Amino acid sequence: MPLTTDQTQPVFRALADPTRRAIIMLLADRDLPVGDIAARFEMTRPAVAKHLAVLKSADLIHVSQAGRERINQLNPAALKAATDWLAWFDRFWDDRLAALKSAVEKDT
Amino acid sequence: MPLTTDQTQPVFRALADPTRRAIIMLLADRDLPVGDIAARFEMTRPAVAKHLAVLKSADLIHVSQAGRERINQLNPAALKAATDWLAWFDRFWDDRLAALKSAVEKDT
DNA sequence: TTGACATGACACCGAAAGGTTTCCTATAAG
DNA sequence: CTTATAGGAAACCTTTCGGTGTCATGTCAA
Repeated sequence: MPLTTDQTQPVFRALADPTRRAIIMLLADRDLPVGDIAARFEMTRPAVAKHLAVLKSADLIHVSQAGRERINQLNPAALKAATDWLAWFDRFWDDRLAALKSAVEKDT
Repeated sequence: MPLTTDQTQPVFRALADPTRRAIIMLLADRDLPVGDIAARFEMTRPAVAKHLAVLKSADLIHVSQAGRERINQLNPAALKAATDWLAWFDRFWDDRLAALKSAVEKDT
């Protein structure tokens, strides 16, 4: 059974939206304020701000105030909750492959 | 940049719901018909059937008819789309850790 | 053939999600 | 000081989501 920490739900929920995954990719490259992020998407700043709020509530980004700007920084460590959950199935996937392989070998 | 295949969106969307993740765990143990799955959750069969439809549209399960039953089988390979996307950030996460480590060492 | 059982398929609902517009506040810059 | 800029916050709208109840259909068992 995959480990399901408290973090699992908010992280998977955050990852479900393509815009949010795109924002994560952007922030992997460099820290950015809300305005700069919004400029790269075909949607308004408040819409992007909402996505950032979701990411923040999953602890996927950290925000720091710098003058009148608020810099958003990716926290890749928070992705671990999702990675760990999925990792359990990697093993299962391997098992299936092994089973298939042995079945095939037995058949030959 | 993480690889984003056609499969990425449906898979992450499917994983966003806790009930669907629970169903995935169940099916990892053994193949089951809709009714048996529904019996393990506090919701009606049609609700579970909808979740299965979402999982199926992400190719996370395969369905086979057996008499009047429809057996749902997990297809763990479909999780690869999500795993691959996340894998890119594992690298990034390591980089950050290394940077932090060297910063700390420099400081001492 | 007659029920009982397993599902699919709808229609319908309330809540949450994703967006937009509008307005307000705080900091930077002339 | 005054104005432009960055961003928070609230009100509102439409669509999707997660669920329910109901009904029709195909299959298994007496």
